[in-house]
Amino acid sequence: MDRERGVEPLLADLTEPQRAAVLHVEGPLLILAAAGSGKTRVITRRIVRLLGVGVRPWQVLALTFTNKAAGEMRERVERLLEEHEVGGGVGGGWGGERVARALTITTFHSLCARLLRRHAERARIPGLKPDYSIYDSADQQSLVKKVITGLNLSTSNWPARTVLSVISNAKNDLLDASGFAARASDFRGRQISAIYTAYEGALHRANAVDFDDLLLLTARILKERGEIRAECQNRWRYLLIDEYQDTNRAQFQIAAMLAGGGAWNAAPERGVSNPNICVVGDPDQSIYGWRGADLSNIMDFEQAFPGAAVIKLGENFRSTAPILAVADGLIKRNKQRRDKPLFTARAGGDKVRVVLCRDEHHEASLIVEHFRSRHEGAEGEGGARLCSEEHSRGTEQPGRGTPWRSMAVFYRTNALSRVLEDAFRGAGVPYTIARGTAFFDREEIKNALAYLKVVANPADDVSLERIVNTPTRGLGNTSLAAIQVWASDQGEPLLEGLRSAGGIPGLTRAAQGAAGKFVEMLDGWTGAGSFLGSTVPSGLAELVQRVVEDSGLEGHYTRQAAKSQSEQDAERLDNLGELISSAAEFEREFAPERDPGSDVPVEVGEVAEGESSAPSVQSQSLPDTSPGRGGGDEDDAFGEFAPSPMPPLLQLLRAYLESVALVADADAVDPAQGAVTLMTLHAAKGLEFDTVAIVGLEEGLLPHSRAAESEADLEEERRLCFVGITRAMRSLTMCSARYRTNRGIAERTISSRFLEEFDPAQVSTTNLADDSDISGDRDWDEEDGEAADVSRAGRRAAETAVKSQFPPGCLVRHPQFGIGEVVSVESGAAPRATVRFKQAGTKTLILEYARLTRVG
DNA sequence: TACGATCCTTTTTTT
DNA sequence: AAGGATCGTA
Repeated sequence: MDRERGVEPLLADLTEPQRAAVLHVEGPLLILAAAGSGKTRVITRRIVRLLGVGVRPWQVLALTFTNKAAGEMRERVERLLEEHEVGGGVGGGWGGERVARALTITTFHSLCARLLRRHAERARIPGLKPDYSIYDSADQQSLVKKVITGLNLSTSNWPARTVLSVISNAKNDLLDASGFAARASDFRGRQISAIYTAYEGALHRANAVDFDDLLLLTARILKERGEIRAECQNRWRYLLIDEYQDTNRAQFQIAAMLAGGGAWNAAPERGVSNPNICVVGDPDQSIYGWRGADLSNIMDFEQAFPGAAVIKLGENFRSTAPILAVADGLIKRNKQRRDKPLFTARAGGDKVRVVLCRDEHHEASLIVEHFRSRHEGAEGEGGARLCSEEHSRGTEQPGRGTPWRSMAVFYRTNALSRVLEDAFRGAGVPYTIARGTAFFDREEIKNALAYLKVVANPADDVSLERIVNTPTRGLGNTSLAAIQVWASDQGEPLLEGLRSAGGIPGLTRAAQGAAGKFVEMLDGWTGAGSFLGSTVPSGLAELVQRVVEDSGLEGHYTRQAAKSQSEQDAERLDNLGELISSAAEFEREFAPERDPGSDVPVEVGEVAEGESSAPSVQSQSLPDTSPGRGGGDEDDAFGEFAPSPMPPLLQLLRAYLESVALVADADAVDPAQGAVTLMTLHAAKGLEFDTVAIVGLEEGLLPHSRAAESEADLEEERRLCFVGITRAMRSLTMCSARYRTNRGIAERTISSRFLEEFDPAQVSTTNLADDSDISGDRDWDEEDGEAADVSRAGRRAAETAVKSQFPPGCLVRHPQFGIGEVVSVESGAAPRATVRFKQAGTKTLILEYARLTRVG
């Protein structure tokens, strides 16, 4: 077993089930990995082991949900390769970095984006050319609004958000517009179906796709185009999917078809009998049901892939016993669950702290102080160093005190970050907010990017509309409307209308001139679409700089800053500068060979069936040699393998825009920085911190009020809480505030039912919410004490009772406002009524505290 | 046509 | 509290 010589270090420190997972090579495998069970360690080692037995790096496809997870996986594989020189010949000569780069480790969405670019033309999907734009949710929203008004519907009856979420769910379920139409039976369904159809039409005309299309269209191509499917199956022989519990139907289809097996098709003509698909997940950490994640993917994996091996990783290596016990006690309350106790061999550790505080400011300052004392080493020292690869990397300060970067605060909604931020800033404690998208969401950045999107895709009407008069250049709504009418009559994109502005009736001289100048500016950047000529920027950063300057954005914000003297406007200029830097950095690091859609290297047809092929591997080219080579597929019916030749600048620009479109919030978590991380519970998945605080354990917040309707939603909230808890290694604090300011109104809260579900023996509760400290209108909250003490069941019963007590239209008396008529009643954690008072006007009151009496 | 003031509604998580 | 929409004025 010569080639297995290198496997020893890979198995060191592993438990039996972990070893079994690392050693699995052929056939479907399901790894049920409980929180903190060393999942990442197992899958990275398994990848290295595969390479050790002769699998070529480009035959490995690993799919994650965030770029950060993908980057980390690649980095850890690389480190393992370098440390162990596993498999001798395979790692040797190439260096870990080169091998790691040849692996395809990416997100579902990035993979799909690349496959679509590559195959769009071949697959002849209507409205999809390789220079397509990816619309973010703001783009989607403005497009769907336009569509709704275009159908003579009102956006108040058909809110864009709601409609889009229905469409999104449909797409995640692989229902395109016609599929949806076939199912729509009631009025609402038919209307939405009409909007869906029109929205799709608008996307096609703009040569654009939304996030869900990336998956839907890829699934469609793989299903309908056998030759494309075969090509992918030939290239990627070993498929690995992380966080499998969060995959939706579309992702399942894609995975099954890439693997070449599974129940994706009754008669898979190219089906592989024993597909090498390895999925890793934990049903208890499924927190994306609301965006289509389908738990049955993981629950029924063995049915979908008969003969699948199942390995359970149950032992927790991350958290202390009390933290684990609290997590276990909580998750046990879920009924839709296969019981699977969490356990650790380790004993000891501090109790979990539950703190009841007065309000969000109190809460924030308590956390800051707690973190500070841990940072200074005053508490929590002396515990055994926990075994975790991420944190044993040697960067930990020796001796005492938890570094800032090992601490984090989690919250249910982004809105809660503000107060925390102020508190950390005020106390001089370094912090970062994990919002990867924040930068690209700024107005000035979105404007600059919209110019770039129009450069990349001249049919992108949504982006063009955004910037055609930003900054103002004399093309107001009236002129634009005329051009738009012309364009849609001609079936041309808006930009064509601008080009032909001279011939459009009803346009003023000034508007025609402005349109002409705009088109001229754009053509200057693109060489009129040729990307050739002296006016065309030579690189991406230069293009971005030209856009920022020539478009007038820079001048516009400079003037604004000078005029208003405000900090904010000066910041906008800085941000535009930062955008140019980000483009420069992207340009420097851009590696077309990393494109998962790029060429398959030579010798596509053969795998190392257990036979060591190390010597020949070295002579093969990695996919980074030349992007256009045809490899062994001469007889490919479609001839040229690479997409039609594209100007390098355009290629770079597209890749840049794509990377910008696909950033996730979690991507912004950078533990290298010495700062406390603030993030949502959703973004926290997959991470771990020594010290964790979770804020807002209140009814309506966690569990969130929007999840109050169904038991399934409630269980997902519980899993979300579970995910937060299990991130903590040694110290966990959970806070519940008695009052919280919601949208400008301070409201009495009810502490979360989850607090009552923790194992009391493992928790130490501190009540700092001294009611007597709270002055305020006693008329309004006199009953607080009683209300807070009502048992959960009683509380919920009271809620429904109080709601039916005040049907709309009834007359009520309020101690302060007098007689009024109930307009509407809202349910939720804090039921409230809108009441039109005879004297005091219309008010919205929280029923629980308003002391309304019914008088008729 | 552009900008500002005012009124109104909003109410989660994210690739 | 904050963003969006609408309306009125320069």
